[in-house]
Amino acid sequence: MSRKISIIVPKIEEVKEIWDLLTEEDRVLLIQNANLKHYRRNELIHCEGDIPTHMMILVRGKVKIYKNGLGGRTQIVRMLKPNAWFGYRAIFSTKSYHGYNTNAMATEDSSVYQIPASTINTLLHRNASLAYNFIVRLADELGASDARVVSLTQKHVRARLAETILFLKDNYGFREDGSTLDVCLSRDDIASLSNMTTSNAIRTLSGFAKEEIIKIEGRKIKILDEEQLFRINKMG
Amino acid sequence: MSRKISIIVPKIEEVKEIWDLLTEEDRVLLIQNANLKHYRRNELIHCEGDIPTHMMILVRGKVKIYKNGLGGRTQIVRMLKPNAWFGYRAIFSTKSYHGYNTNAMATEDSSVYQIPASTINTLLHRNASLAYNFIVRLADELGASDARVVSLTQKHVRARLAETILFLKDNYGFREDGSTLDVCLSRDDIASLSNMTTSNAIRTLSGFAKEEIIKIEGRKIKILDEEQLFRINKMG
DNA sequence: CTATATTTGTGCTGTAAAACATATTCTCTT
DNA sequence: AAGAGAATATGTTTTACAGCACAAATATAG
Repeated sequence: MSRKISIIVPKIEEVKEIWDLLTEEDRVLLIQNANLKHYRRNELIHCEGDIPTHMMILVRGKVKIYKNGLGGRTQIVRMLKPNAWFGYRAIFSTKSYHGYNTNAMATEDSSVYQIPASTINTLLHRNASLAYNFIVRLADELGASDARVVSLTQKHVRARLAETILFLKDNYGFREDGSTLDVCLSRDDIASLSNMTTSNAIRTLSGFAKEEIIKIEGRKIKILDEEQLFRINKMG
Repeated sequence: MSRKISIIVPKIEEVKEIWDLLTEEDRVLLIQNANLKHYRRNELIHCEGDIPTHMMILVRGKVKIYKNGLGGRTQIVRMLKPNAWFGYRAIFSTKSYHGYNTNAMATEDSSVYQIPASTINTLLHRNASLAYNFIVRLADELGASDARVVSLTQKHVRARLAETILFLKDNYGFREDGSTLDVCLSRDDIASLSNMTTSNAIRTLSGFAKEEIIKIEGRKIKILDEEQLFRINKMG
C-alpha cells in the first residue's frame, strides 16, 4: 500500500554551493534542466557499468558510493550527506567508456537533483568559477582516496574501525544528545567502510563497547571516549 | 667531481598537452614563469608537509609519488612518466593547509618544469578548456585511486604483484626487444607499489620467474607470459 | 681498491584476520 | 501474528602474510 507523504526538500536555488557560483543565464539553464528524484532506503541510484548521463546533487538523506570487489566483498569508497555532488567523476573521465565504476545506494530515504551531463559541460565551459570549484572538489576527493589507500592497507582492524567511527562523526555529526552518531549503518556497511569482514566489525565493535569507548544500541552508536578512539586510530 | 653533461629536454612549448590549450596571451605568461629543474636519481622533489608553491610537469625521467605509512612502510600511489603533471592536487585542495600529503622522488635522473601556483590559477580562471582538462585529469586519477583501494585491500600477493607488473608495462612500455619493461625499480619500490613486504615481493617475483611467467635479470623484468599475468591478476 | 652499506635472496616463526560454523535476535512480508 | 529471511553475535579453525634472522651479492664511498 502506498501512502502519499509530503517530502520536504530544498529547491535547486537553495543549494548554495552551486547556485552562488552561477550567472543569471546559468541559473535559467540549471532550473530548466534539473530534475528531482526520490529514492527509498536501500534503493540503487546508479550501478557499475551504467552509462553516466547525469550529475547528481543529494539534497536529502544519505548515500553510499561503493565498489564490488572480489567474491561478493564490497568496498565503500565514499559516504555522502546532503549538498554532496556525485556521479560527476564518471562524466569527465576519459576512462569511463564502460560506464560508472562505482555503485550508489541510498542508505536512508533520499532525494537527488539530476542535472544532465550536457548541462554541466555547458556550464563548465562558460563559467570558470564553477570549473574551479569542481577542480577543488576533485582534488579533495583524490587526497582523501590516496589517504584511504594507506589507512586501509596498513592499519590493523581496531585502528580502521576507530577511524571509521571518527569519520562518521566528522561527516554526519551527532544527534541532539551530543554523542550519538547521526547515522545508522548495518554492521555490514561498517565492515565495508573499514575493509574487514562483518564478523570482525561486530566483534571489534562490541570490544569497544566492553571497553566503554562506545555504547551500542542496535545500530545506534554513542561515542563515550573520543580521545581513546583517536589513540586507537593513531597507535593501532 | 661534477662534469658538465648536456641534458636534452623539450622546451615548454613542446609540451603539447598544455601548450595546445593555451591562448597567445597564456603562452607568454607560461614562458615567463615556467622554470626548468633537474633532479638526480633518488633525489626528493617534494616532501610531505612542504607548502605547495608550484605545479610541475615531468619532461624527462621517472618519478614516484608516495606516502609514508606506519612504521616506516611507504606506499607508492602513482608513478609518473614524461609529460605527466604533478604537485597540482595540493595546490587546489582546501585540505592542504598542512602542505603536500605525498612525497615525490625521482627514480631516475629527471627534469621538471615548475610553474608557480599563481600562474596556474590565473590561467585556470581565464581558460575554460585548460580548467576542463584539469577536471578530466583529476577525474581519471580519482578513478584510478578508488580502484587501487579495492585491488590493494582485496587481492592476494600474487595478484597484486601481477597487477603491478602489468601496470608498469602499460605505463612505461617495453624496450626495443618488445618484452623487457622499460623501467628499473628496486624490489623495495615494487613492494611499495604492490602493498607487500620487500621479502614477499622478492619471493613472489622469483616464484613467477620459476614458473617462467617472467624472467628477471637484476632489476630488469622481462614478461614471458602476459596471458598468465592477466589470469593471476584476475583470479588470484 | 678496499671497506662499508645497501640490496637481494631464503628459510623459519608467529600472528592477525579471514573463513567457517552455529546460535540468537531482529525485521520484513503475508 | 506467524513464519521466513536477514542481521547480529560469538566461538573455533585455518592461512596468508608480516616479521625476523641471516647469507650472498651489489653498490657506494673513502
